[in-house]
Amino acid sequence: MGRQVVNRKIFVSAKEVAHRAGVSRSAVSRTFTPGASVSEETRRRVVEAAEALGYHVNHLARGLMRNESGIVCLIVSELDTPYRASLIRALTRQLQSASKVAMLINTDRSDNSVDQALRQAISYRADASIILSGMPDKSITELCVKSGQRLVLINRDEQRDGALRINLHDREAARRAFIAFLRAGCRSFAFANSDVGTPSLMAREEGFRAAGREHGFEITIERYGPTRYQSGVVLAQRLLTREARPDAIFCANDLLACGLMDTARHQFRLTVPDDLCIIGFDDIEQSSWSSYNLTTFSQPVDRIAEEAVSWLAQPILSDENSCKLEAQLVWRGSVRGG
Amino acid sequence: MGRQVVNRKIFVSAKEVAHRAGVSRSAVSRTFTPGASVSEETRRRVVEAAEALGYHVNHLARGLMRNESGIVCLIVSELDTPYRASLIRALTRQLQSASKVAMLINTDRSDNSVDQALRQAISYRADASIILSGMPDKSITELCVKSGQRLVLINRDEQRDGALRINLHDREAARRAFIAFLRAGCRSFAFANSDVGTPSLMAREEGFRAAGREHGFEITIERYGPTRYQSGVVLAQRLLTREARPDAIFCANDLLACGLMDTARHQFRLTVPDDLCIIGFDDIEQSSWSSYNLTTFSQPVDRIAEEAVSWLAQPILSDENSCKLEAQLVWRGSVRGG
DNA sequence: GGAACCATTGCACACGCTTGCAAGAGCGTA
DNA sequence: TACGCTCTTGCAAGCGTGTGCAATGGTTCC
Repeated sequence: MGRQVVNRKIFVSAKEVAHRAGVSRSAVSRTFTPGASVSEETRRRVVEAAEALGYHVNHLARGLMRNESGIVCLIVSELDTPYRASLIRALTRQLQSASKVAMLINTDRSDNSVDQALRQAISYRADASIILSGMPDKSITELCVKSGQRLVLINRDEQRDGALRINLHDREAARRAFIAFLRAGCRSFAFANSDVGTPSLMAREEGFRAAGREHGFEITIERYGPTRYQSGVVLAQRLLTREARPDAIFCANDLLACGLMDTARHQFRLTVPDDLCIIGFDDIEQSSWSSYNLTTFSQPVDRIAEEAVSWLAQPILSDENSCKLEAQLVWRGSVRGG
Repeated sequence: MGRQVVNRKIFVSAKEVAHRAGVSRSAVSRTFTPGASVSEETRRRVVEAAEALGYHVNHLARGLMRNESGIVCLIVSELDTPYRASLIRALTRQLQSASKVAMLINTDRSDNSVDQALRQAISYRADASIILSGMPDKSITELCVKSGQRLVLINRDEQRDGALRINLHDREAARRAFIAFLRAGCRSFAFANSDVGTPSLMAREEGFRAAGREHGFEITIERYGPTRYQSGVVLAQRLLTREARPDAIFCANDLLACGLMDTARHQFRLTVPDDLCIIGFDDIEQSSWSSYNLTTFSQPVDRIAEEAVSWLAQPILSDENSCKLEAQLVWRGSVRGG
């Protein structure tokens, strides 16, 4: 009947375990500290007592002492996007293998929320932060680095002292996309981009345009909205109603490509790849679905996660903090003559 | 040239802020504790010093003192699945609005890893854990509850004392799916399920079969693999090669439905909805893409997240810890005569 | 002017843990 | 027996906070 305030948590502490096992608190602590000096007999008794009481080392207190929380913050917006989600999955896996734990911070809200997220990371004394979306203010990243917190930037191309930058060879990939179109016999090229202007997206655009120029072709460029399916729909409507309709479209992103392809087929009655060749980027799961069967570049998410986590794990910072990975071309059916 | 060990973190503490502001450490603490008694003048000086030094309250230490870490664990496997990803997105949003932070634990690995995840949650003295995948052992959930940690089970139908269970009216939804098929003129019904046997999936199967029985129809049931696209492909191959080919298939899941629909169209040359009506479940983003245009039931992810977080936030546990929400039927083009 | 009250502030303890240090135990050797 | 060595163990300090308690100073009221 009583209003019971449950706020009161009552976890069992090392003291209680020590009491039950008939040893000192230090012995308990050492039992759960790899490499510490404890006799086999003591360890046995401590483990038994801990088991019986349901004891778990308090990582908050341990982090306070060791000055190492084991927490790594993942800072991301729109995390339900297929590519983002699979990257998060790979990262959490790798982090857990390295005995770290991921703290997920959603920056969907406002623009400065990446800064807020980093402050959060500092408050929890995270060992590191991995930024998948947006770009924080320079002052705050400097504070992170100065405080000894590691920083990883994935597909953010900006320079930040002391941070690890992981990027893809976007320009080279774009060049290969162009060559693929050319070999397929295409003669009118377009690039479908979002208007968010992320460096990696712009690099793809630039690389594609440059490759076109080298071969004497002018590339039609259209930009609209966020990098989502619905933007692809709009981009298709803009590109496919032009007087000189492109027969090859490189999309900044698979989501754009899906929206564009659906619209090309269902609204404009075009056949892919006969009337129109399409290449995307990311190799999200949907690209392999038979409705799309999209030729695209795969992001090596496992490699990215591996690079990030192994950099975090090493005790010594190397001088070179930039890592460029290759995006592999996945041949499917949206380009003629794969 | 020196091997510089960077392990050493050097965050600024309240003591330093106090020194710079010329006040006691308590004053600093009170400045950052809502509702504490500090004069306007002191607060101003403290805030200024904190700003200058880049001070952030140590949430580890605060959590230790307050016995409330602010951490909520999300325990999930296969988080790159569209439905899971959008649920996680909604949850992180809501948690952040409630000044909590999400710790993401990936349980892809082994079977007992949900138990491991909960131990992790206990170690970090999480205020609560939200379980989206799998089911932990009873002993460990009891330990959580006994320790005063909140527990939320989403779409896990098992009873656990002290935990909040959030579920959908799966059986009722399945019944409505059957009625929709019946009204569309279908006469041969099938249910396409995965073989993982999650209670909510089984409830859909059971509800669909029961509705069929009531109307004098026997339902064909096929189960295969995980709840993913590729399983839908296999299920289509099994169901559509039967002598009595179904003209209505209710899929346990949108991913299954997408795989099944693609296969029905591209491999069996069937037209949806003329030859075959399909209904899915979850309303993932892809279902609204024009290639699928799938009639399905929407999971109210925002409502789910809201329910979960508001239950965590309230200081007093109510007696009734079960919450059933309705899945809304989203009419699209995969059933005749919507 | 004195009493009563209030807001503010500093002191010191507590939270649960790790770890340096010194002491104790056990043992082999001279 | 005395000595030196190794392994184990307890003590106590300290990590960065929050907060009860008492002291201080200022204001109001009689």
